[in-house]
Amino acid sequence: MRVLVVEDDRMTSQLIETMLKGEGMVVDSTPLGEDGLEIGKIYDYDIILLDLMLPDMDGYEVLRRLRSSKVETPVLILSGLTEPDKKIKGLGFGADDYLTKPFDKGELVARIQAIVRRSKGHAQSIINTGHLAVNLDTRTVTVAGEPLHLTAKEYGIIELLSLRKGQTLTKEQFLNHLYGGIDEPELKIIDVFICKLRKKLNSSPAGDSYIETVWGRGYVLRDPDSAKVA
Amino acid sequence: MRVLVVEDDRMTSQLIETMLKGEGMVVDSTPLGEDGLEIGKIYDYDIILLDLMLPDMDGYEVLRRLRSSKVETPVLILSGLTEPDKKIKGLGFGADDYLTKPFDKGELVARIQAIVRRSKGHAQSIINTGHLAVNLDTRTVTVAGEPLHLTAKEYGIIELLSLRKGQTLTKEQFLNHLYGGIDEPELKIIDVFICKLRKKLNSSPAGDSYIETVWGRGYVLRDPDSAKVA
DNA sequence: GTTTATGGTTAACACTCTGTCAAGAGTTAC
DNA sequence: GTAACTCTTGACAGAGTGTTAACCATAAAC
Repeated sequence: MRVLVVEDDRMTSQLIETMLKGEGMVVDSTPLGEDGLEIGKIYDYDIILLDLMLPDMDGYEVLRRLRSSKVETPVLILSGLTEPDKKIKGLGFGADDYLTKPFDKGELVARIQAIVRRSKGHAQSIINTGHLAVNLDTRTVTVAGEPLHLTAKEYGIIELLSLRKGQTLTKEQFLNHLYGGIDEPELKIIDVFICKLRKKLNSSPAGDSYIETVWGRGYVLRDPDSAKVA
Repeated sequence: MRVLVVEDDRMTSQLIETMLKGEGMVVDSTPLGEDGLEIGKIYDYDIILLDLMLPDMDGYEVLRRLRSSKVETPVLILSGLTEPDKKIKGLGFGADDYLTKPFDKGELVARIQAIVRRSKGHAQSIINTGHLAVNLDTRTVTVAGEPLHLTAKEYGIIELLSLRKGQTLTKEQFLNHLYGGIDEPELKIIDVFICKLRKKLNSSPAGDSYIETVWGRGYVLRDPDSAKVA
């Protein structure tokens, strides 16, 4: 998931960036409408978060120009304004949703995922990593098309890894996401599940686990073709 | 990364310490504003986490006195108070950010890193030095796009050098930032890590370590093109 | 040029973390 | 109730990391 944030208030954009990166999204940020417009045109973002009040350009203007440049990347408007007529105006200009500051992390993330999913159709709920495909809707996993039988916990691990692909997850993070905080088992259990997962992922002829060990920190699901963006 | 925590509630400070040490940071802690003020003046911390309610002194008072003593160490205010006017007051006194309890580990770490990064003059989370790129968020290092496998301590060294690019760092400074005051190893260890780092940085075809030796003083990471801004 | 101090490099060791297996407890399906 | 499956723990082997010591190279001082 790749996100462009066009927001001039550094604290806000920093906060958004932190929120979204914590969810495994890739976030680029710029305070200028002009830059946002340019970058948004060049790169294939999943979504653009757009502030209305920018120093150099009206947010609506950025949106209008994006759309007139045939950029169909979904746009989520961020604004401190609460008037409903502004809302309508924003959506009329081709925005996909509207969120007023200050916003809750959970809501922001949920809206983004919903927008992106809608914009790409149902297929987007499948996360591909090399030959590995994780279907978030059906909670099934395939390797090179071959379905894999995973237990609930095993799926939980690979789903989390897929959602945060490229991000190193500590064993504590796995525990937090797989267990409610109460009755948490030992950290060791994560090693065991990773071991089992790797074995199952590798059992397929085209299989390759892609799960890398980051010594002393945790595990990461790394995409074989990892293009870097600054 | 070296952090001073001024917090009187033992459970909170204990929790913060655990969180940050888990991220490889060196953490000192004191429950008293008076002590925090003194220690903060003497040692070169990357950041000070300051609670507002201290038994002997108001957190704002600590901050005010630090600033009047020309201590420019960034300060992150911790508070259970959620009122926005308090927020403004804290930032007005020269605090760099504000976090209300209870806080999430990821958020705390992210904020700390963002503040420290900005305080050292780096707007981006990736610090480029020639072909070398240090990503402070993911704690990864690349040379000409190629990822480099560094151990925790090796990364600590290159991170410190990157954050203080162009500035000569003594071996004592490395020890202070990479280890707590207790159980510090010999100074020689820094030479060893620099050696290992250089070897890894140079292993890449486009590699060049950029780590210069300042004889009798320490080491410095020098940018080949010092006028350019990323 | 010799001496002395400092830096560079390597090897060895202790230590920590990870990979794997197997056994047992707990669950679910029939 | 039984059998199959799943979850969890502990044990141990193996790999990766941190530190020291030793030795060599280099720069400064005389």
